[in-house]
Amino acid sequence: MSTQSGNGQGEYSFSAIEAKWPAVWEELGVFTPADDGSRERRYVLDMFPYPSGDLHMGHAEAFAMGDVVARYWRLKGYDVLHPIGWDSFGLPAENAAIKRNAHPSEWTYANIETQAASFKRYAISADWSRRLHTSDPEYYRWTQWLFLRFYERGLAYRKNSPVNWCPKDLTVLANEQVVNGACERCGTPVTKKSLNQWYFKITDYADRLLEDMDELKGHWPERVLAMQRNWIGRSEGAHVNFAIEAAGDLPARDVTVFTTRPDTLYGATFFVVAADTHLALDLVTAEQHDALMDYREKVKALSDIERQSTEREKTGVFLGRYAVNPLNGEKLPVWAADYVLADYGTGAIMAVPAHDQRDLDFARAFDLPVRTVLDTGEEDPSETGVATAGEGTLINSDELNGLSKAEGIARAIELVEAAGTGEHAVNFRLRDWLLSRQRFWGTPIPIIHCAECGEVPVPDNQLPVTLPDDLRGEALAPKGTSPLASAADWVNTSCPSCGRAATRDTDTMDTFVDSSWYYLRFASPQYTEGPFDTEAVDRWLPVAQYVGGVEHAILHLLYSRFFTKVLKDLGLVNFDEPFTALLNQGQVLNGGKAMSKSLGNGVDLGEQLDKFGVDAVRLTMVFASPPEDDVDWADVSPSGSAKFLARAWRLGQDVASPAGADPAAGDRALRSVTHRTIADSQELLEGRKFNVVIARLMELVNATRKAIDSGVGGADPAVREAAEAVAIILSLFAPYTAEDLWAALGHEPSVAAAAWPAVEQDLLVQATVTAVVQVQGKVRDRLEVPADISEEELKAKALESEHVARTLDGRGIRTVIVRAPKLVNVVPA
RNA sequence: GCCCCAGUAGCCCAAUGGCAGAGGCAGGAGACUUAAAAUCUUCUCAGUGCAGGUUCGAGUCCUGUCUGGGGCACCA
Repeated sequence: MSTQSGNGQGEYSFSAIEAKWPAVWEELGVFTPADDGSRERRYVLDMFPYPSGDLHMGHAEAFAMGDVVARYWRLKGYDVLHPIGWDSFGLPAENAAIKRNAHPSEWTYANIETQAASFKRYAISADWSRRLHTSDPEYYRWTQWLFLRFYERGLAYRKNSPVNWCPKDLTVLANEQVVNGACERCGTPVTKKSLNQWYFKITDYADRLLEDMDELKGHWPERVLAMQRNWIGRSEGAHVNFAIEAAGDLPARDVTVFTTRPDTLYGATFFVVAADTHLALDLVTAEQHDALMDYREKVKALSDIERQSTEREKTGVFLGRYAVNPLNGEKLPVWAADYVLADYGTGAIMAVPAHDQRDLDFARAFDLPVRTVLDTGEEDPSETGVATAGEGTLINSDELNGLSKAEGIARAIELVEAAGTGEHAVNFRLRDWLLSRQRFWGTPIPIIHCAECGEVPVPDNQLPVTLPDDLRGEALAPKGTSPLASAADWVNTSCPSCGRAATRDTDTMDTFVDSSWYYLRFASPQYTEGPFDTEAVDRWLPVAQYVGGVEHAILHLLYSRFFTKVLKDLGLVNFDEPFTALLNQGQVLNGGKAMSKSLGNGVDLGEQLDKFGVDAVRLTMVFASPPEDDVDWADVSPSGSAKFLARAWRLGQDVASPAGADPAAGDRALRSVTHRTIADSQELLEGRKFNVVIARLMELVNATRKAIDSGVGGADPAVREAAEAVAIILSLFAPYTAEDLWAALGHEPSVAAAAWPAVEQDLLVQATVTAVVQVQGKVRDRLEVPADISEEELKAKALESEHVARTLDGRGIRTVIVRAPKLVNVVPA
C-alpha cells in the first residue's frame, strides 16, 4: 500500500484516510442527536460490551451492523440516538484483580479505555456524550433504587431453596445461566446447595412475557421467540386434588397434582411425589421412613447431569400410603421418586402408565398395574412397553367413554370442578430469577439486616450503597460467602428503622440486573433525580432497532422484557416491550468453528484492521452473508473488500465535471443504473439485506468505471451523480473511504450529514423490455417490446412467433397467460 | 421426544410464484509492463438435498423425507 495522502490524486491508502477523519467528525459532532423535535427520532442500539480486553471480531461484526442502521437513518433525515456504554461489572474483573493483587476497577476501566479507543478507530457513529458504565456509582445507585421498587412490590424477595451452585466460581447461578448442567461461564458441572437467596418474581409476569411476544412477531427472529416460548414453557391442564388416606397416626390430607392430561384420570394407577421434598417426609409412614431416608441419600449423591439422563432406570420408594382417585374412588399407592421434580408443578403427579412413558417405565420397574383408557389404535402399552400419548377415543373411563382426547380433557375438568376437587390450571416452566451472587464486583444489594426489624431497605436518600474500595487481591477471592462479608467497616451499620446495630446484605446482584435497564438510562444518562428522565424515555424509546448476539436470546432479552413490564406497572414507562425490532448478527467463525483460545483459531481484530484497514474489515463483515448468518473468516476476503474500496475511491479522481453540475444533462443509461441502485438499496436496507446492498453498490461502481473508461467519459455529469451516490451508500459500510470520496467530489464534510439521494422515478422506467415467450412454461422466444405495451398487443406479437408455432406443432391453444410487459405463456390444448 | 432455522456453482451468497445468477472469492485467458505488482477487459462452472402435490408456470407455496445448525427436555 502506498502511504500517499487520501484525498486528491494518488493511490488509495487506508492508513492516510483513517488518520484524517476522526478529528473532523468529532469537531462536527455529527453523531450527537439534536433531540429538538425538528426531526422524527429513532433509537438504534447495539448490546453494550463487557470490557474483557480489547474488542474482538464478534464486536466488529455486531457494531458494523448497528452502524449501518444508524447511518442509514441519519441520511434518511431521522434524529438518531446511537449510544455506547459498558456492562462493566462482572467476574473476570474480579478474577484479574485477585491474580494481580489489585482492585477490579483498575482492570475494568483500563479495558474500557482500550475498547473506547478501538471503537473510535472503528468509526462507530456513536454519541460519545451519553457513554455510561454500569459499575459507576452514578449508575448503580439507580440499579439499587430499582431493586427497592421491586422489593416494595414484593417482586424482590428472599427464600431458602436448593439452588444451582458453581463449585469453581463459588457462587450461585440462575437457571438461565446453567447450560446442560454446567456453569455457562466456566463450564464446571453445577451442584445443588440449599441457600437463602434473593429472587426476582419473574414468574408473576410469565403470561405477559408470553402474550406480548405477539407484538414482536415479524420484528424479532422467529428462533429467539421460539427459545423464549420454550423457556417460559406454558402448559395447560388441570390441578386435581387427591385425598391421601390416613395411615396409623398420620391423618388424612389432600395433595394437589398438575396434569396436562385430565382425560386420562381413569388410567391413574399410582401416585408419585418428588423424593426430595417435605411432602415426601410428611407423607411417609413410620414403617417406610428408613427406606425413604436411604433413598433420599442416594438421590442427593447424583449430579444434575446424571439425574437428568432420560436413559436412567426408574427408582423410587413406596411411602406406605394410598391416594384416592377423585373420579372413581380408586386407591392408588403413593410412591416417592426422583423422576418427579420438586420444583415443577406441585411436586406430585398422578401416574398414568398407559399414556405416559415415564410412568410406564416406573410401573414396569415396580410391577404396578397399567390400565389403557385411550384407544389410539396402537398396541397395548402394557405389552409393548411403549406408552400411547396421541389422539384416540377414551375407554374404561365411565362417563368419559367415547370422547376424543380434547373432549375428554374438557369434560374431565368439568367433572372435577363440579366435584370441587380440581380446576383448570396453567403451569409454567419458568422459575423465579435468582439474582444474588456471592461475589464482589457487582451492585450491592441495598438491604440491611436488623435483629429487631428484619430486612430493612436502605432509604433512597442513602443510595448508592457503594462498594468498599479497600479490598484487594486475595481479599476478593471467592470463599462461598461474599467477599464483602469480610469488610467489617462496610458490613456493620445501623438499622435505618430502629437505629440499632445491624449488618448490610453482603451479596451483590447478578450483572444481568445492571443490563436489564441500561437502554433506558441512555435517554438521559446524566439524570440525577431518578434512573431516567421519563420525558426523555418517552421521546426516544422503545428502541427501534436492537442489535446483538443470539446468546442472549433468553438471558438478557427475557430479563429486559421483564424489567420493562415491571417499570410499566410502576408507571415509569408507557410501553410493554423495550425493543421493537431485534437483529441477531451471526457469529464470526474461523474454519467452521467458533474462535477460541483452546482451538488456537482466533483471529485478532487489531491485526486485521492493521492489515486491511477499518473499512475493508467492516465491509467484509457486512458483505459476507445476510446479517443473521455466521461469517466464516476463512471463507471471506478482506483483501477483496480493500480492492473494491480502492476502486470506488478512484472514481473520485476521474469525475471531471464541477460540483453542482446538473445531472439531468447526463447520460441516461448510467443515470438509470444510479437511480435504480438508490431505489433498490433503500428497499434492501429496510429489509436488512445489507449484503445485497453492497452487491448493488459494486454494480454501480462497475457501471461508473465503464462509463469513465469506455463510455461517456468522466466529464459527463451522470458520472458525478453516480460517484456521489456511491459515496453516500458506501458511507453506511466504509465511512472513511466514503468521506474521502465525498471530499474528492468537492463536498464539505461530512458525508454523514448528507441526505439520502432522491430517486427520480422516470429514470427507473425502461423504454423497452425483453418479454419472455413461453410455451407451457418453457422459454421459446424473447421479444423486445415497449415497456408500456398492452396485454393484447403483447399476446398478438407472441402468437406471431415462429418459435411458438414450431413448438406448438399444429396443436391448438388452450389458453394464453399474459403478464405485460415481461411474459407470455402459451398453453397448448 | 417436542419446537425453530437453513440446504442454489469449487466457496460465500442473489433471485415481488414468471428467462436460475446480481455481486464477491477462487480459477483460466487477454491488455498494459523489459518483467512483476497494481489496474483494466473477458471467460469457465449448478438446474436449486430427495420424493410427491398445487399451478399455465415452483428455488420460491403445501405434504412427506434426509442432512446440518440451534433451543427445550424424566417439565407430568
